[in-house]
Amino acid sequence: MEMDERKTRILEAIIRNYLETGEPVGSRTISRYEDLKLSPATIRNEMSDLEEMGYILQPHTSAGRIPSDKGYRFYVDRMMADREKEVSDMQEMVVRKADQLSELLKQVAKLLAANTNYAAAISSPQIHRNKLKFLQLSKVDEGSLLAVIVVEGNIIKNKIIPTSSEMDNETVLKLNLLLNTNLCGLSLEEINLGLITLIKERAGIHSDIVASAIDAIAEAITAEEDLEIYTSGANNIFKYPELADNEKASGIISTLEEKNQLKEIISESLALDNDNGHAIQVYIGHESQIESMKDCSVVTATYELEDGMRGMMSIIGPKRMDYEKAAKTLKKLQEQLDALYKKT
Amino acid sequence: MEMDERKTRILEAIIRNYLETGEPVGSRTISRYEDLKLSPATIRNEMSDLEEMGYILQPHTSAGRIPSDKGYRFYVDRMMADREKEVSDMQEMVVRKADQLSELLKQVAKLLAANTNYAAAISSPQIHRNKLKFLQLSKVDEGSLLAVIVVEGNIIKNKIIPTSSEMDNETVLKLNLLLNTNLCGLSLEEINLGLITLIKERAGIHSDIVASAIDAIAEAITAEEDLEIYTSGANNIFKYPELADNEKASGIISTLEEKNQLKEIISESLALDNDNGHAIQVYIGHESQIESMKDCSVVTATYELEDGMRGMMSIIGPKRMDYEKAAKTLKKLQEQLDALYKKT
DNA sequence: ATTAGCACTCATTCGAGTTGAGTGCTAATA
DNA sequence: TATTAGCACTCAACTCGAATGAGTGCTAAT
Repeated sequence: MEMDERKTRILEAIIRNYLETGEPVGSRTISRYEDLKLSPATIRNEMSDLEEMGYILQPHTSAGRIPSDKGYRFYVDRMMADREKEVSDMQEMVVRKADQLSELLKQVAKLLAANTNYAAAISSPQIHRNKLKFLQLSKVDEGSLLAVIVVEGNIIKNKIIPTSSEMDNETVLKLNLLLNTNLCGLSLEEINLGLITLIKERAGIHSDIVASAIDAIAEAITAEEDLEIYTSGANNIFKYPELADNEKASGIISTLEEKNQLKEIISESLALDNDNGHAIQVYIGHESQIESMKDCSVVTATYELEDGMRGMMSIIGPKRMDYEKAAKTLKKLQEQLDALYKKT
Repeated sequence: MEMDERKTRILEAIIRNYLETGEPVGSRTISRYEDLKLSPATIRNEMSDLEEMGYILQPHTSAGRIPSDKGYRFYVDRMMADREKEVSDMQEMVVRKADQLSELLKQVAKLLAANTNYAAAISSPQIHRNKLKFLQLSKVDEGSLLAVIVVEGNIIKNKIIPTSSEMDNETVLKLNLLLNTNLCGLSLEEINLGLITLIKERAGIHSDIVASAIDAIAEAITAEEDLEIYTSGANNIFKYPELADNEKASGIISTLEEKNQLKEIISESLALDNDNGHAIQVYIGHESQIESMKDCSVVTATYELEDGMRGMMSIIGPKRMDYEKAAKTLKKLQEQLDALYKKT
């Protein structure tokens, strides 16, 4: 069967209506739409077709129809393609620049949630191109050295390195010089085994410290593990009856709280984003691959702070969420974050 | 009216029973307890008294009785005073030492929640006595210095300080020496205005950098703002029907997610803890002063990592939670955390 | 002081009946 | 041939009353 103009309009009417009410919508309701002058019976025939094609479904006989995931997908794709939505009529959201990045992110999450009435999550930015910029070992007390590592983008990492033997200041100075001259400006790929062994040789009896320091550097540059995720507005899901029953709510809440699963979808979405600019992604139901999210939709967008520091923010709501508003809100904050750091 | 031995036993029986079942308990149920050989009628008379005294209440006529907050308080106080509970028969919980403190805390929160089936929260440790241990300025690039500050307990803070004029290495070295010799080993109180002006004088044209550095130190030592809270097992509250209805659940979830209110109770509890060793605190219903927690109880305990680093962990469950288990679980983890850092 | 007995209360459960929104099919219509 | 009116049918949701049973308070007997 083919999708024609009229079917499209009917499907869109069904979805629109369902987005508003959350109730299955019947043929009579649609026939009342002024612009398509059709009797309920005709609508019913079309609906029957649409159901067969998989765009809508009936919760049970003698109920109206609700959109299927495929139906939502159709709707969202059309809406997104429609035009580059202008983000003018939005309520003003002001992001204050905070001195702690984590504070800024928490603030953004809160704004997202408060403006949409859905749940929101935001990830800390991931560094993209990262080279070691600066390294410093300092003696903190008798048994330990402090390694401070600065990578491109002024990301700072600290690591305490225990020392077996007592060290004098001069040795520390020498090690600093050795490490800095050999490693500064290099990326992870460029610090290879040959280079490491060379440095260790030169360090003599202190090769173990060099090893620890290099470990710390590797950790700082990859920075895999410190993908932090901040959430807000989890309680908003209770506003949508179709998500508010205990089992579903429990699943969603725990997904938001134990962030591991979120990390996956975020990593994936970040990767995807490389291809197509800063587009907004929509995951409907099962598309997010997270079991507990099968009744939710997730709208995601990347943001970019300074060059190469890219993170993800997302809005999590029921499938019948206002996709347009979600997308607009994300875009708005994307712009704000952009402006915040680019201007300086 | 007076509380006598028999009333006490009946009250305890009522509460015990209610803790198990979550259902109002009637006179017949209690009369079946072997150890107090009384007919339902007698029990009823006593219950009537207990109700008048405010220890129990009836959800409605012709229902059994449930404990009031006062009743719970009575029970908890007796239980706590009973004896120093041994923590032997607990399931083993192993806390791995993690190199990131935040990882450790998340782990502990998870353990608390998983072992009790309640929600759990843990705060990052607050530094108690804190002196500056070590300070280091380093040139990161042309326009900025990196200040690394280590305070007692090896807490490390970083701060980028922008410099107006270009600086050579020697000046940085001098400033380092100046700051370290004058400030190391001092606490917040000891760094007074006199000292600061003295240092600024000696720094000459670089007094602005000294000012920034001292600001950073103050921030690091007080460290008020970075009281982080990690939660786990929020979804557990859905296991208790009396908390699982939308409104209540929503309130609790949002309290756990937006951590502000938790911070208050934690600060308070930390302060209280100064007086009476490492006792376990119980807040029943309204006692926690948090509106959304009025149907919950919160059991809290402090933990101590290294000297002076004290934080709070708490278990949040329904009023009819297994207080004994909660207390034991907290104690167990208290010991584990102790052992983890004291031993080294 | 305790208990047995009894009348009373009231939330909960169950099933039957009703309602109403919605469907699919068929035959009439444009 | 596409659309529509008409009609029988389905089924979730609601209402209502009866039955159930756990629990109470009171009174009189032990």
